[in-house]
Amino acid sequence: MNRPKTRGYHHGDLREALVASGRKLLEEKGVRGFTLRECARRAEVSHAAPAHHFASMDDLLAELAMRGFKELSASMTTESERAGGDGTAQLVGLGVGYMAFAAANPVLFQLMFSREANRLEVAEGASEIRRLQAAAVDAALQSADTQVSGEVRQRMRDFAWATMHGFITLVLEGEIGGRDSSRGLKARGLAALAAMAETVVRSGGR
Amino acid sequence: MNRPKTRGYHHGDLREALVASGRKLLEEKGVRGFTLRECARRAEVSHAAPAHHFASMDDLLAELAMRGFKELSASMTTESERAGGDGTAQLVGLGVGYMAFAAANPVLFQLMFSREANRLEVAEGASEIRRLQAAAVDAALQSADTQVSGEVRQRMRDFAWATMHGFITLVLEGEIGGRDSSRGLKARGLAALAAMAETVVRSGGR
DNA sequence: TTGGCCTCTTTCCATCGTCAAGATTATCGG
DNA sequence: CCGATAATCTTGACGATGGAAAGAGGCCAA
Repeated sequence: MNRPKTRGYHHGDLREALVASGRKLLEEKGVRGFTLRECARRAEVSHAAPAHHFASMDDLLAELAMRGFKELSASMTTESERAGGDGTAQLVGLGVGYMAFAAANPVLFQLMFSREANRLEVAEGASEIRRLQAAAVDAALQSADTQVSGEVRQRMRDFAWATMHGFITLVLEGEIGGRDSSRGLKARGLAALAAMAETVVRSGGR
Repeated sequence: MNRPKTRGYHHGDLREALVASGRKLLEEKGVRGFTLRECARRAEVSHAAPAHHFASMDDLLAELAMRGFKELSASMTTESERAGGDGTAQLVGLGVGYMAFAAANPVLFQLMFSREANRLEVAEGASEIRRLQAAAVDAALQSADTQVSGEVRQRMRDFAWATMHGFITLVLEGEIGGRDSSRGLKARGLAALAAMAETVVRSGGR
């Protein structure tokens, strides 16, 4: 696929190689064990080579976080469409995609939502998530014929995001379902999402 | 209170001094900017002195996390009692205490719930939180005369913790209420907690 | 007093991120 | 085709870090 036909002085696509090795390294060693030199080592270049593609280590981490947000969006969209059904089902699907990505990339997920990666580009990635989320909440409200004020609508967006974010975060930390099988955890996650969705669509009735 | 009457060779209470300077440093520089040598510098001892009190840097961080959990428990208990009222109000109060601690110690809070600090002692601190949380959910269910199965009860515990944890986490990251005043954020946090509590106490009625 | 033990310092090492300078290769106008 | 210019990568160095080793200073009980 790629062409390493000549293993010459130039790597060919070092930037992508660093992103790839960096991502693996991140999941293996955690944020604090992450090392620029080890990234370079795995890409088989000298320890100073990355500097020509990323001004600093934080720049590489920011790039990883940014790509993470794109993947997260994709995962949410995919699961939401796969869920089909009404707006409420799609809101739950969005949460499933959210949790699936986080479970598959726990360290990256933590990095994405940590102050360590507070670059502007990363924040833009996060706002895409917010957009998806808000639209799904609005659609769920509409499909349930629930009329709410703008303020309540915003609260329901906060609430829905908080529930799915908090659940998967606590699962990744082992605070929820520490010894449960992955199957049991999925069921509990779905239950939490269902309770969240139900609260959202009922938010007008009181 | 402490006795530095002689600034001699011995510090007197270096362990506590390291914990204190470490905690400040943590909030100032973040988890990745945290440095054992800087801790020692602030405690006015040599850079190798901490080794006699903490085997490694991770040990110091674990100690900070452990103490953080104790403070978190205290904050939750205080706010819960201050809330008074029925079980539901106390559950909301617990969440207020949770959020208040996290807002006052954002970096420490993040450390406590990160895989970086996955020591046994720290996990025990977290289980105390779980205990408080579970009891409050059960009390809220009881005070609302809501009868639920053990499974649903467990789900409501997960759900309640996830909501309050996710909300404050997203607030600390600026994902929720990025430009709002602290006052507006408090209102939104209370609204999220209220929605959570309402869902919990209604969990039997369907 | 004296010997042992705890505390802290000094010194050293491997590793890290980053910078500067040089070597190598690609690109492109002539 | 060729040579200059830019892009890419290497080498070497610097200061800072976490940790280990060894020694100096102070405390306390016998």
